[in-house]
Amino acid sequence: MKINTNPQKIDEILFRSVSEIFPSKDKLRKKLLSGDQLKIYIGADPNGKQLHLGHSTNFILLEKLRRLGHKVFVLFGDFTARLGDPTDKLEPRKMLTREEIEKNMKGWKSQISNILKFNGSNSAKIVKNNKWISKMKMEDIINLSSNFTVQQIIKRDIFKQRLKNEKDIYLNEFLYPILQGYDSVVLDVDLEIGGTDQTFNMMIGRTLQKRYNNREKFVITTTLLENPITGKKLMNKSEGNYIGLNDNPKDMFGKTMALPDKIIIQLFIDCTFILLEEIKIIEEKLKLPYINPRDQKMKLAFEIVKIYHGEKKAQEAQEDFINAFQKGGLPKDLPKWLVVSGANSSTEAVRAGLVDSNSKFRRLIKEGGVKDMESGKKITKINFPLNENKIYKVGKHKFWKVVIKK
RNA sequence: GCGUCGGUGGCAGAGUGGUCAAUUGCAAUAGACUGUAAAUCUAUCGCCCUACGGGCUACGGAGGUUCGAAUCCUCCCCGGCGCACCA
Repeated sequence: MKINTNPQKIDEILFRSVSEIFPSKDKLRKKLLSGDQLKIYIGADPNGKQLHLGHSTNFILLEKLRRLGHKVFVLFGDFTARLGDPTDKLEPRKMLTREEIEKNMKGWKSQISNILKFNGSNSAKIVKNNKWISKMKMEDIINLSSNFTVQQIIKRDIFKQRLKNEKDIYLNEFLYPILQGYDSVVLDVDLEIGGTDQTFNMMIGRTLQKRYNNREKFVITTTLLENPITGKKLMNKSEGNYIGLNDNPKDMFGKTMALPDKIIIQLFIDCTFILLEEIKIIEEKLKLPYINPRDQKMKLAFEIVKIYHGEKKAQEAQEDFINAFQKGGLPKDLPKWLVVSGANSSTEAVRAGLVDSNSKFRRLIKEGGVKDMESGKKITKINFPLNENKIYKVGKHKFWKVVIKK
């Protein structure tokens, strides 16, 4: 495999979406220019069902490195996931079962495979740390942990915070970063990529790699997606702006459109393959008074959906969006919800998963949140019977196509 | 182990015998204005019903006192802090 050492491409890797590089940017640049094939990986603990847009940044970076000819891995921490990663958890985590983890890994791979190539020449490979960690003996673990002091481990932000708040830290959580760091040794890697929240763990691996294999492991930390107004993490399930990598095209497009304008540029940089020069042009455009930021956001939404569903679906999602929300029309291909004539609307709405409870549906109607798309009028009657084939808009985002069973 | 303080809705955090489905802040949802943006304003934010009313379930768990308990008592579980123990 010939390694591409195009300085421009290398610079894009060194600067785009990057927060910090250890030991230094210059050293990594030299390494990338040298023409050596590097072993690079991202570690991910499959402790949830869904990956979100914030995760994509790292995989995009990894894919770019793969395209340059480097050997890339995705490491699933199927062992460490069971321990519970303390990162970003102010409370101790629950442990997961084997089955849950297996399921998560399957889902994650298919989500990642839209960004990262797992087939063809120089394809990305998946590795799982249960393979070696489960074989470790007590002796190995004790030896491994003797590389670090308690003081070093509790330096970590999340532990510091917990100590300050007088929350528990379990001993197994201390082992977590060490075991994860050991992954670097087993894989004998040259570079690891992860979010800034993973800095500590990745640095542990860097230390171990130097000690055991006498090899310099570089670490790239990438920027996290943050809401520029609140400073909070952007992809937060409870905040309703969570964009899952396996969302359907319409949802993905719509949710992207619902994001605040101020992050358009950051998302272009971190979550798409659009070239930086082009992003710069968009950034300039956004400053002009007669440019509607909405249109630039549409381009963003299009590019994001394209990565996960292809150009055609992205196009459809865009047309659908324009039609349904800008022109007040209807989206195409709405799934039909079959009911018997006269069925109770709120019961059916709950069954269809549009709302959580009858009370919520009732409230929505009271607030004028349910609309008959045929007449364009708001529904005012609570418990209106479903007698005709009709399409309703329920809340801000959802459409409900009711078809009467004959 | 001893002492002491505490466990309330997604979170923070009031309430300490009836006026409690529980003040407030954050988050969330809907409406108005918009561009499914931001800001702002308004409303909502346990479940169920034949719905300006009624019922049920909830303030760590189980019992009890009382006409009445998130609030008082008993036991249990969990946590903080202090002290003691630590081959």
